[in-house]
Amino acid sequence: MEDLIMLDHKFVRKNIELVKKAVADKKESVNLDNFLKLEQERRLLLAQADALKHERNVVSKEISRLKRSKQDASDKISEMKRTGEKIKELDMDRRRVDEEIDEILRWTPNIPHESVPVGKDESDNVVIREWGDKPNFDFQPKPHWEIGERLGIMDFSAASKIAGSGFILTKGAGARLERALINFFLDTHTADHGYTEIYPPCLANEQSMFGTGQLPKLKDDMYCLEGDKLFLIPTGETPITNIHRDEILSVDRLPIFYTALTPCFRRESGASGKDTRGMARVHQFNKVEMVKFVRPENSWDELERLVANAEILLKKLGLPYRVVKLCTGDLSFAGAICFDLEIWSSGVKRYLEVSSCSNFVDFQARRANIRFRPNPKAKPQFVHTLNGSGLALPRTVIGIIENYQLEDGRVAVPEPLQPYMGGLKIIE
RNA sequence: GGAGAGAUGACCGAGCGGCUGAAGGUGCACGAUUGGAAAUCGUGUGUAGGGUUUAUAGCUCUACCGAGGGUUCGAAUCCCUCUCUCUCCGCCA
Repeated sequence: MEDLIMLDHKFVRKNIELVKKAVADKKESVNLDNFLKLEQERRLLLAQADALKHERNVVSKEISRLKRSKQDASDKISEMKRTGEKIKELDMDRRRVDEEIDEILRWTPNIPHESVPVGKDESDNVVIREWGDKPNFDFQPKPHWEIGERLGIMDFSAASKIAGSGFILTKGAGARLERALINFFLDTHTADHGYTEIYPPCLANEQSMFGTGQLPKLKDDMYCLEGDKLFLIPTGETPITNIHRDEILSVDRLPIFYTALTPCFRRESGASGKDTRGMARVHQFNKVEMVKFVRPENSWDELERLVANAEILLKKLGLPYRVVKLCTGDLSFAGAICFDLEIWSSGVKRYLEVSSCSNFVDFQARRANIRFRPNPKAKPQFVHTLNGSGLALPRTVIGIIENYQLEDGRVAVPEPLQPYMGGLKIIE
C-alpha cells in the first residue's frame, strides 16, 4: 500500500478553498498552503526523474542491441551509471516530499455536505424530528444503575474488580435483555431490511483503521496491542467496511448491505468525569452495525433508508427519540453528513445517542481503495460507503430499563422482545 | 512453535536478467454467423501518476508482476527484510 489515497492530490489542488473551509469547519488544523507548495515541488521532481528514466530506458535498449551484435557499449554503460545515480537522488527527494504531502492528506478530513450546518459543537446540532412521547410517571423515576443493582441484573463493582472503572457486567435477565435486543435487531435487519449478517474479527490492523478513517486522528482513543500492531475495534464499521478493501466490485454485486454484532472498545480518554455512573459511557459495549456499499448516485437515498432502518427499531420498542443532524464541528473526521438518533431516558433525564448514521461518500472508499466498474468498458470508480448503528446496546438497555420501569422497581419488557426473553413480561 | 511450498492483470495461469505491460486461457465488450439463442470465428479489453489539453477525450512519458529495500547500464526474473496463503508435524479451545 505505498500509494494510499486520501482526498486525491488533484482534487485538493483544484478545490483548495473548499478543502480549507472543511478543515476550518471541522476544527482540524492542516497546513494546506504548504500542501500546494510541496505538490508543485513534487511535480517538478517527478518530471525531471521521468525524463531521465525515459533516457535510461532508451539507452538500455541500445546497449542490449550493441551487446547482442558484439559491439562495445562501455561508454554508454558508464553514462547510464551516472544517470542512474541522478535518478536515485531525484527519487529520494521526491519520496521525501511525497511523505510530507501524504502526512498532510492523512490529516485532511472529509468535506461536509453542503446541507450540513456550520457549527462549533453539539450545541449547534439541529433537531430534525421527534417521535414518541416522553413517559409520564406518577413517581420519581430512578436511574438505571439503581434499578439494575436492586434487581440484581447489573453488577458494577464486579466489573471494576475484573477490569477497572468504565466496564459493565450484566447478569440474569439483564444479560438476557441485551441478548434479546441483539437478536431482535439482527433478525429485523436480515429479514426485513435485506442485510447480510457478518461476524468479523474484532481486532484490526493499522491499514484497516486507516481505511475507515479512525487513524491517524483517533489513535489515542483506541486500545492498541503494541506487540502485534493490532487495534481493538472502536466500532463494527471498521472490520465490515474493510471486507472489500482493495477490491474492484463487479457492478451487479452493488448495493451490498451488511449487518454485524461486534463489541466496541473505546478508551474514552478525553471523557473522564462525564457520565461516570452507570452504563452510558463505557470502555466496552456491544453494537449492531449496518454498513452499505452503494453506487454514488444512490448514496443519499440509501442514507435515508439507513436512518429509517434504525428508527424502526426504536418505534417497535416504543422508545421516544429524536433525530439530530450534526453540525460541522460535531461531524466525524470521515463523515460528509451524519444523523444521530437519540433516545430520551427518564432516569438520567437526558437524550442518549444510540445511533449515528453517516454517509462517507467516497472518502473511506478512497482510503480503503474500494471500487466498482459501472460497466464493462468503464474505468473503476470509488463506491460510496455508509454506516449506522442499529443500535448501540447499553444505551438502548438504559432506555428500556428507565422508560419501562414500574414504581415498585420492576421493569416491563417491551412486547417485541418478549419472544426473545422466553415470554418474560416483567423483569423482577 | 518446527519444516516446506507459494503470492503475476476482473479471474485462472506461463515466464525466472534485455526482444514481456507481461504468452495461453476464462470472463467481458464489439462485430460476423443465426428467425432467435447456444456453439463457432474475428477484433478489442489493466491500474495509477506526470506533461499537453476546455477535457475524467486523444496523444505522450513514467511507474506498477504481495510490500519495502538492494545488486545491475537494464529486474516479474538475482539478493535481503517483512506480510499473507497453502501443506505436513506439534500444541490447544
